[in-house]
Amino acid sequence: MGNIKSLDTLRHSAAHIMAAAVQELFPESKLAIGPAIENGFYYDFEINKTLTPKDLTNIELKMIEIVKKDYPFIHLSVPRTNVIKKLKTKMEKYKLEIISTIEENSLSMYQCGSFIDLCKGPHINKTGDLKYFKLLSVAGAYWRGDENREQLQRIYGTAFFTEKDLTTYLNQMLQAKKRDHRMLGKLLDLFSINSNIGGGLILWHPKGTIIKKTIEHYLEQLHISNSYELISTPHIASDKLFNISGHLQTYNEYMFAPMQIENNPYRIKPMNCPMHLTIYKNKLHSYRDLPIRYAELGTVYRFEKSGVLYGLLRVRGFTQDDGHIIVSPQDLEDEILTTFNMTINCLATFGFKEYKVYLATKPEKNYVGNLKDWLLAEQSIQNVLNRIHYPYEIDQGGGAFYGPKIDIKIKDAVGRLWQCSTIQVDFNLTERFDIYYIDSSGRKKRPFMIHRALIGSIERFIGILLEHYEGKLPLWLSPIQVTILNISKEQINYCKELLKKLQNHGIRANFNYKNANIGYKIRDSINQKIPYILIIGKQEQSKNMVSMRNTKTNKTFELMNIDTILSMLQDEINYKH
RNA sequence: GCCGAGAUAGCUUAGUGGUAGAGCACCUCCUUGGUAAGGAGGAGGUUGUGGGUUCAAUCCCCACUCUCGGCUCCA
Repeated sequence: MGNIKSLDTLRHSAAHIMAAAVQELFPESKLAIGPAIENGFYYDFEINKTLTPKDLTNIELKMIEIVKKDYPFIHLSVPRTNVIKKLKTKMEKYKLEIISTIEENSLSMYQCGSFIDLCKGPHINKTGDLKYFKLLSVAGAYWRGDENREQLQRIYGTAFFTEKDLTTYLNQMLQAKKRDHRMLGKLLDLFSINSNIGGGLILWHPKGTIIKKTIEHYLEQLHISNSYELISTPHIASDKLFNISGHLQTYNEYMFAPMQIENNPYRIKPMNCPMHLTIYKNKLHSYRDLPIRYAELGTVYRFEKSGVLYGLLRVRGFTQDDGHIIVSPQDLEDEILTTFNMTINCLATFGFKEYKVYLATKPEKNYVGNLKDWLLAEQSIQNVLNRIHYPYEIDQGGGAFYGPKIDIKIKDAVGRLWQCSTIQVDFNLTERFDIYYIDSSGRKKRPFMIHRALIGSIERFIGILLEHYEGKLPLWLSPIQVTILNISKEQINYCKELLKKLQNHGIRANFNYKNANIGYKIRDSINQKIPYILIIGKQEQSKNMVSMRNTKTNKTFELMNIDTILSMLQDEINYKH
């Protein structure tokens, strides 16, 4: 093969070839940028006509022509003035803008056929080296990612070195659809969104509610056993509260419009923290009482832009597993460690064992709090991360304006990262609410506040769980844990007794007595992603036994005692993941 | 919010300027069966909402709502 080029190079060249094709088909089009990205490439264009899927096919055909001509990619060094002159005649305003940010007098260009593009390279040797590619979609994109600038048309595509890699990738895309939580939500009858209620507002159906309540119950128990006190706060509050917290000033665009109640403006809460601090302030606290840990499954509403709503993963109303810890400066580090361990433990329970940890530090400007506190908090977090020997990345300047934070991103079954957990120090709200405790010398002292969420939003987390498990949730989370199937109607009464027995032992079971053959009912149960199937026929009934099939492993336990099965199930439920 | 696409039965969808068809699910009947779809029949639709054009609109036009692919943003 001689000169082996990287996949990025191949894809970047594919973007050039696509641009060449687009300029041939649409001579008036203006070029913006066309990089290689994680799974392919794109190029942004300004074109008078809106591109359709048919145009995409035509562009692809034109690309094949260019590939067949096997033009070499020629590197050129062109004097700056010549380039500008040329771009001006073609009115390539985006390219001209790019050049204005480049200092050099001689610019690097690449030519293939008659198409020349400003580019640092590198490229494949000739267009014929691009063999396996596909254009995927057209989308809108802002020039320079700035929503105040021109909106361009972006064409996405992908390219690979071998046909096998390309088909594998396209297959993966198809497979990804099988774990789409929106599809699974419909298929498994978990939740829906209704236009009469509004976008981003989730209706939880009975089966979805079981999942949600099971998670909530687990979280409440987890918090209680970790010395948290559960609290409960209203869904709306007077603007006075959000004036004190500063949300009306800093978070306004995400808050729903106010409603007037007896001429006073009220808001739906976008966050729980102000209410938690109001509870803290309700009495004096001694240094002996710290740390004080409040937790609430708090439902908040945020006015997300309509275009960003996405199934359960981006909604307008959601329940946070929200917690706020008031802690003295000297206990901060230990408390962060405790919180970190609790979070990891919680995520592991749901089957997430791999994460990436980020420490986000003080922003360059527009931050609140004094430098000494920032340093102490950042140092405490860093000490914790060093103490647990977990690798982490530093997100320099990525902290919130009110304090540094640890973000934990979990890795799902197909390697995607999701941010759920966050542990944040907050210097802002303690000031704004004038939060203090009485120290050992009887004086008021400002504590630190930790804001933390283990799974973030329950709605979003369920979406992630569904995609992670492809809908096949662990037993403890499955809405229906066991389904009973009778082979013939002779067993109906026996099945009903079994159902009663399972339910009495806290197993979520149902009995599918539908008049259909056993193959049909098994298929139906598997499609419903029910973890266990009890199959009851003449044999089982006569021996007062059951046969149970595990739908994940497709293994069947033949003729078992129901009590043995019950204890098996209960063990697995208690083990959780 | 922006650019684009879309909305037809519970679900997945076909189709048409003269009020719509299929598969699955559902109901009834036959079948009483042994580990991923047994057979027959039936019912089910104001074609997302509101306007407009037209003799006539599910289809053409406009607005709205919701959804989807992205951008921007984010738990």
